[in-house]
Amino acid sequence: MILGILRGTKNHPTADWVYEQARKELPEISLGTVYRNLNVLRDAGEIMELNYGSTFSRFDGNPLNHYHFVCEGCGQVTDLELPVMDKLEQDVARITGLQVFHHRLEFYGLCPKCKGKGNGESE
Amino acid sequence: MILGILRGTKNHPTADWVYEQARKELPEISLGTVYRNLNVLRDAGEIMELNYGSTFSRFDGNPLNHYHFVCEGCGQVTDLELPVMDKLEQDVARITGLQVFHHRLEFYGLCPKCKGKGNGESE
DNA sequence: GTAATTGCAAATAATTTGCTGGGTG
DNA sequence: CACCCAGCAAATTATTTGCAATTAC
Repeated sequence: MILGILRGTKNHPTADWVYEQARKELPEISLGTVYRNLNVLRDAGEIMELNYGSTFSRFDGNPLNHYHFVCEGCGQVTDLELPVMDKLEQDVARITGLQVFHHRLEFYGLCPKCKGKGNGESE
Repeated sequence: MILGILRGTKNHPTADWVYEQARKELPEISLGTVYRNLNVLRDAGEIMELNYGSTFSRFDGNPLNHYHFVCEGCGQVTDLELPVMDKLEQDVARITGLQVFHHRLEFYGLCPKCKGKGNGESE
């Protein structure tokens, strides 16, 4: 069910948000259970855990690598349609000799809403 | 002094490590002070705060954008000599219409030490 | 003397864990 | 019956903060 919630949103919600959604279907679910299942799903490669500067994690129901834009005003995370540059991993491996498994690329700026105001607040 | 410690290492230390170093010069310094100064330096753009998956932050004495390699075994963060692709920011801005200030790119894999063992431990 | 900065300890916030009990095959 | 997973609450960890004392100018 938690996987369903994450797959069903294009947002990149926090554990708390997932918890609130889950409660709508299953009011007696506990936050600990949500965290436990998020970790299981992450370890199974079904979802991704994102931590971009904030004190808390966000979760992404799309396990395929893609790039993100993070609004520095409100913290919103949105997907970018940029092609994933897998060859960069080979470049790094070749140059450094390191074993590279994956990479992450994020852009930071202001979303339209926060651009309007002087400074954004929460979401 | 804290800035000096960070500038003087090519590692990407944790606040605790900075604290330990600072204590060598100034034994009565407190961890709170270290955190306070790290935040001041970060806000002033003198250092960067990195949080790559772990539960704690690392700090980088080099404020100029550059890319990192993160070892999934031991958590070590090392700098990469890849050229910084600033034009990606324009690409994103053009495609999405968003206001982009900066970007971050990290590669994940195993460092030579952790590649040797089955799985790495702490540092 | 006033303002900025510290040490210390308590507070906070997100996440994890131990334990007990219920549900399932 | 054996086991897995949930609920709940307490524990943990990194970081922040309030406050009184100290330092700097």
